[in-house]
Amino acid sequence: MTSEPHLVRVPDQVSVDGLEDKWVPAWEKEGVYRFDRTKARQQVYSIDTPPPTVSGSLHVGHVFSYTHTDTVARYQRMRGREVFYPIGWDDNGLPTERRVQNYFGVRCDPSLPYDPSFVPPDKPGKDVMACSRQNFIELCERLTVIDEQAFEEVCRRLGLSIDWAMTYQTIDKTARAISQRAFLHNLARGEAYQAEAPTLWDVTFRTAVAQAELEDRDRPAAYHNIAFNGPDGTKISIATTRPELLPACVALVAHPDDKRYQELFGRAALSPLFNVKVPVISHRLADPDKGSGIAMVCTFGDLNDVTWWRELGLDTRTIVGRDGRLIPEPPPGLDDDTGRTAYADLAGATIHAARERIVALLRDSGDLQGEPEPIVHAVKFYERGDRPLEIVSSRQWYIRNGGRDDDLRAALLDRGNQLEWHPDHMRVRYANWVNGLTGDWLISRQRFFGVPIPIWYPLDGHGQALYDKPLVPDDCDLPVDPTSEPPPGYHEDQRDQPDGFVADADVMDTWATSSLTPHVAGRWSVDGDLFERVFPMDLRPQGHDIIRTWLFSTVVRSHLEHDSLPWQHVAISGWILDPDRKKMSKSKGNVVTPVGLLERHGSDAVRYWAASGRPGTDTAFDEAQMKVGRRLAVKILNASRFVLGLGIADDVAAVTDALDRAMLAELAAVVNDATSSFEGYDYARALERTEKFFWTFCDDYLELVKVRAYGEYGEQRANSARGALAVALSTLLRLFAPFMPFTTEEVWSWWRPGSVHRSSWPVATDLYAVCGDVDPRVLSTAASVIRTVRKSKSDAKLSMRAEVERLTVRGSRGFLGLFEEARHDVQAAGHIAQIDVVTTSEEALVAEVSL
RNA sequence: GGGCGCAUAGCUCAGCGGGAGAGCACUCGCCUUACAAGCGAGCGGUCGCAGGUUCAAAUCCUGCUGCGCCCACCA
Repeated sequence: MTSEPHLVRVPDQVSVDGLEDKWVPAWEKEGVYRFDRTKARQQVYSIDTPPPTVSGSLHVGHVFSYTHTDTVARYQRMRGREVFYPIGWDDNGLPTERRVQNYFGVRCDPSLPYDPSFVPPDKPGKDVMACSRQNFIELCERLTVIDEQAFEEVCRRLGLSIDWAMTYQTIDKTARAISQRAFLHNLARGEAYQAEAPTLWDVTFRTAVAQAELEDRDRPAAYHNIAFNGPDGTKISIATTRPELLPACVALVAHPDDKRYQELFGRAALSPLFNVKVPVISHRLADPDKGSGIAMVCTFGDLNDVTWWRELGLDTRTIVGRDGRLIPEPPPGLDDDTGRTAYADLAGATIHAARERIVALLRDSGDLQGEPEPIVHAVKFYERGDRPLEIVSSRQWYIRNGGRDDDLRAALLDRGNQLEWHPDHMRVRYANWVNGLTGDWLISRQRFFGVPIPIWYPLDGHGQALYDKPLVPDDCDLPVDPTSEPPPGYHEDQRDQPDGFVADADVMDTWATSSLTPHVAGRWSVDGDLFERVFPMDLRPQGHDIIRTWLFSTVVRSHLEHDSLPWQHVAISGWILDPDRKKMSKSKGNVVTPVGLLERHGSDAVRYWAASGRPGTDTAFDEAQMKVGRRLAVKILNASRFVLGLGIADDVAAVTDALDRAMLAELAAVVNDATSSFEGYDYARALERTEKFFWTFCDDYLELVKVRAYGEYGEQRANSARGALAVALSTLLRLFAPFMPFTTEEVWSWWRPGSVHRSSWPVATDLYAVCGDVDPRVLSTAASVIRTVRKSKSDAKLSMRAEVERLTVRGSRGFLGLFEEARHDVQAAGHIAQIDVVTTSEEALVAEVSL
């Protein structure tokens, strides 16, 4: 292994400051991270990078997890894989919708036609201007381009080895076309369908939401005991936290084995205030221990009500409107005059107001038994909402995801098992979620901004929509906006006319597009040649909080479209925790901006902190750790300057000293360890091993060989050290390169051509070829002796340069043999006048120092 | 209620069948021709608790406690 001679240029002074400004543009100019699309699939390593939400700024969590991915990308690139590492911006969905509204003072009205000359208000003011969906999307693209540039700056400065020629936006034209095309494929295969059904509904956003977007929050509530009138004149006490739903009551249920209610099953009760006759029915889901053991079923108070309503075939008595208020007219079945009068008092009220009024009415009529008993219970919320979800019946689009189909569920569970999870235990979260699905994936949203559902419906002669005969666009017309374009075979003037057509006004859930990131990034159906070279991908990096959404939905789409996994590996990142061990909040994260950190500590230092967080493990935000990283970077620069300043011996055949060969043997073990760690996606372990070796290398080996490398014992022995140092430095720089791309590139540029990031990952066999068969304990033995010498000087409060009169080393023949190999180096490094060696029978080595 | 993870020095963490470790912090030294934003040395721990397996347990098993997260519970 003889290298070409190189001109070595080592600066007099070194610094980690300014390396980002030097290398970011240089990498761009040289195209170091450009993807070479002539490579075949087996040569490619492709990454399904999470597209960050473009809303405000990146936070520390991004820096953390994107660094993890980048170390893997850099490792794979050095291993010779052509790395496909694009990034996209997630600017599709509610966060952007709200930002565009506030920033420009506009709102989206899909019923408006596109106005190419639309200009938003000068200043967002009280007069909110309405605009078409296409105009809204254009404003979004205008606003997000600013943020996206800022994001790109941060990512570049952080040293992410992304190919910046391949960015995409989840709202851009290609992404919309791909999203609609995939949906139409689902529709054609029967995987997408529409259904009229009770749906979880957010009254603030006025949209349906999916199971995956729910979260439970504890809310104060109260049990109200309400007296229903039994068939024989007795009172039936019902406990409820939602007394305002009394007019929506359609039945009472109790458990079939509950002795208290046997006589009532099959008979009817009369609700108080409204005098509606409701059946008393038995059902296994009724819990005898809850409340009075008998529940009122309302349409709809919770998901249990939906189950009872469906399984028992109950009436529908909707009273909550989509705005969260009680609807103006009493529901069917509420025919009694007193009841209608009572209802009139509630019509139009919010849930909260209706509750107060109905409690007052019940109190007046004597049908409230006792006082409400306060409790705290979990209530379902939309994760972005701040009012409890209601359940309304509506027509929605669904994609099959196994929630209502055991075969599909089993197939998707199997997909989860085929995936290689890092760390492995994360796979159970996937299985838990899939096993707990209660319905198909609801993808339609009653919002304006997003990818439109590419569907129209014909209208009959009476203007009624024929929902079971949806009209689809021609594939070549995608993306379409059905609210501003007519379906094939129709003219725009037939819109909303009898015998004409009507658009499906809904948009798709943001996850319906995000579930296609491998397709969007790989330009599926647009650039089939590229897609074949990158799909299925190798890696999906992401957080554990979105396993049930992004990860699962991507698996679903890939399973349905390609009958395959979307990627082979998934690497789960942990969260950043505050010093007080809580998940770092956005507000706090924004105080500590990534740019500030990168400027203060240097990118490599911040990356060092990030890469110290093990895969899937929540990690404390710790600037002290960044200081350690900075120190390491400075040390790499200084040690490299020293080694290169000694003069490089590129003739590795000169490496003859046992101490030098022992050091390389230990380094070979580190290379093996780092490599297998990276193969298992444990970048943190690879870093830790490399770093540990490096400090020993500096503190012990460099100190031991310094004098010899200067040439004090002749050129031949100096060249042994210089050759070993050159090999070690080259190896160490490459081991560090995935973690500290700036520092290692800087040093590499002093003495090697090209970029370290396109050099090859070190292999142990190259090192073994140089060091041959040697006992690696030569180095550790010498190091332990020199440590004893240092301790003596330190205890005597002397300089490390102080002379040692005599060093006596006692030990077994074997240990002394190891020591003898490095005797002269120890003597020089310790400034030792005389070394005596005494053979003993003990299997140990003891050094005595006489100062 | 079900599941997953974590618990090792003051702090952040590594180790996961045979010696209890690193960095930070702290203490004491050292201008040593790569580095004083450095270097050397030191102090510091019943490895959460209780059992068990083993010649040997921080490490494997069982139970418990505490913390975090996921899911369920919503009358």
